[in-house]
Amino acid sequence: MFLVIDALSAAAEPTRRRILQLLASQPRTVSSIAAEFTVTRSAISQHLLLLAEVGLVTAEKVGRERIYRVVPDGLRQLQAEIDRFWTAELDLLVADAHALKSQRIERDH
Amino acid sequence: MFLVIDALSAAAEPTRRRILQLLASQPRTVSSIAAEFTVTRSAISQHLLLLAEVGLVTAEKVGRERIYRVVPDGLRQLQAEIDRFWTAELDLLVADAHALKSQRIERDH
DNA sequence: AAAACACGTTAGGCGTTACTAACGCATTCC
DNA sequence: GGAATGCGTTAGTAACGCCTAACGTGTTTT
Repeated sequence: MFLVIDALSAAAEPTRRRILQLLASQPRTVSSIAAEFTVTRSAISQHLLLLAEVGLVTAEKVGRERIYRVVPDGLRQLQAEIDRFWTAELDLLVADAHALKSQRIERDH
Repeated sequence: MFLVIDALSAAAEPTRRRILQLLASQPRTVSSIAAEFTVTRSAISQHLLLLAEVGLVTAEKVGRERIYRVVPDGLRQLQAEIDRFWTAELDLLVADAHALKSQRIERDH
């Protein structure tokens, strides 16, 4: 059904980002999550299935509901991927941007 | 040509991630970047155009070449988006994962 | 017990994406 | 100057992603 992709690509999608944030504060059912969005339950369900595929969430079947929760270990892997991407060089460039901004502010005063 | 998307979605794509990392260490031409990948110049060019669209890189025309470089301010925005996504709750869950891991290690010794 | 209802998933469609092939244009070489 | 080469972009295409509609299944209600 899904092509397995990496955690970062999976988590980057705007809707899935919000889903992860919601689930971070507390486990939820599909419908409960869908209530926070304009798209259908179905769409949310599929996002959750994808997130499960890459190990960022798991579902616990309770009656006819599925309680989805984030998997801490999956999050760790996601964080690791982000860290691997965000190299020291990128960090330096951001620092430069900050410096330039400060300079601009000082000049404008 | 491109639908404008957010910096995080743009940067998350695996090829574009690597492109950004390459450009972080030094500005480069399209061909120079393409040499590091298996896909064609054309594909790389399009990734660069997309990255430019969301303000993560810019091109400087020099002769028949385009020298692409990262835009520090764009990177700052990307970092801000990542930070906005990575809420305190997610951080806590990761910390839990670490704690569990330590426990497991101790138990296994 | 079965009808109505509610939950999550699967099937199918449409727009987008990521790619190669073909192109236009600038530069170099003869 | 013109042919050949090399650069980046545009044109076109197959595959993918995200969505709604239809479905299967479990649960409540009467």
